[in-house]
Amino acid sequence: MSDSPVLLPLPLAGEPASERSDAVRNRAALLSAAQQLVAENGVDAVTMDDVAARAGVGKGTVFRRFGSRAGLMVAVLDQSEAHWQSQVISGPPPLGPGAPPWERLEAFGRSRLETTMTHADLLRAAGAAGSRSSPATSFVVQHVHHLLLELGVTGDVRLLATALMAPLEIELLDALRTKGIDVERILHGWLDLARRIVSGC
Amino acid sequence: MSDSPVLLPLPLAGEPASERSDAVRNRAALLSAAQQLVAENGVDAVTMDDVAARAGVGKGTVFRRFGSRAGLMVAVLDQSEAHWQSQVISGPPPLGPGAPPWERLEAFGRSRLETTMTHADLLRAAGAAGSRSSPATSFVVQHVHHLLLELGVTGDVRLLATALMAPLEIELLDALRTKGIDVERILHGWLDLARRIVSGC
DNA sequence: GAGTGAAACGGACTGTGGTCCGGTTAGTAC
DNA sequence: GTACTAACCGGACCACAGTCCGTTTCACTC
Repeated sequence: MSDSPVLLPLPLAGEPASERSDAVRNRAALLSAAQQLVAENGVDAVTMDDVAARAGVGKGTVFRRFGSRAGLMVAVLDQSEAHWQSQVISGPPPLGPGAPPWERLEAFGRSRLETTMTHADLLRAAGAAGSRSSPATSFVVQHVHHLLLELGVTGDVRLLATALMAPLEIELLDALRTKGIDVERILHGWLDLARRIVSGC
Repeated sequence: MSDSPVLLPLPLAGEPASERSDAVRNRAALLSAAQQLVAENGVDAVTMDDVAARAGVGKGTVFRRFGSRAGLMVAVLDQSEAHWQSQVISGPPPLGPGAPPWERLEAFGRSRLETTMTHADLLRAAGAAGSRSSPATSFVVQHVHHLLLELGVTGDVRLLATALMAPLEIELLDALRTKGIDVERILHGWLDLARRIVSGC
């Protein structure tokens, strides 16, 4: 787990800053504290009291900012995945732009699988909140949607994109790995699925 | 939620009864109590203390039998789905045997989607334990695997079956419905996915 | 720079999932 | 019927997520 500095939420110039300065400061302190504790002790050992204490704020503040433990983990996760997202958006091909869409899709699936395995603990702790409303998942579906369109896929492409990424969620990967299916086989299966979706129209 | 009598775990004749009689009695009492409480107050309002009290046993017994709250919910769920499974195995076509495999697959997807929505609360409470090791999910994948083979699908059919059912998991359905996508559209999307998998080889 | 209201703060408190271990009981052997 | 043991039972106990409300701080106005 990288211990990179907290990325502040880049206040859109022109809009009224909706958050008070102490609130902004505390959010950053909490996120940083959470990152440190996760890196030091592992996700499961991090309690909300720990995070509050490390950040030097009260427990209530943690919950006001992040809503729940899962919400805090989503925030940590988004920070961790920011670099990966930038690789997809503007990194070198085939993951980044420049390669033919099918190659990009292949690279994307492989890379997403790796990223998910890397952040497995965090994703499990983020739970449903992680799959649902996190910016991370929106980004993934959005990108696959885009690639499928480039590949000429027709129909309800948004749903197809969602369905294509569903088998790479951590819960399913855990279930498959428990049954002794290794990552290589999962990747091959995913590529086959992608091929069928793309060639089906 | 039906309040049907608890289905006992049918002790395989010949094998040594691995559970003591009081343990068997308590398991049935707990399962029955859990069913009642879920039916009366909804899943979220049921606590482990409630279940223990209603069954007339100590709290420790609940955890020894079911491991965790999620484990208990899985057990309740399996009871609820027993009837549905029997419909698939030996009910009338097209869900049951007798219809051509593609029609069975269509009916299966539709029925599975309905069942998942019906038991949504229970599935969420069962959580990862519900998706992972539950007999219910094994059954689903096993059946789809069988139908895909009948349809002449080649390749890693077990993984394809898993991937095909992944978009019908409750977490994903919740996410899609939150975005305003209705069940009808989800079903159409799923049928399209199934068609692509089947016609892809 | 004093006043003011809204927002944020903090930490004691509550509810619940999960654990632990001394006491009890079912099943078996004789 | 008695003795023995392994499994089971129960409920006090603990840890931690999440809530609540009196107190403090910020930002804005005059």
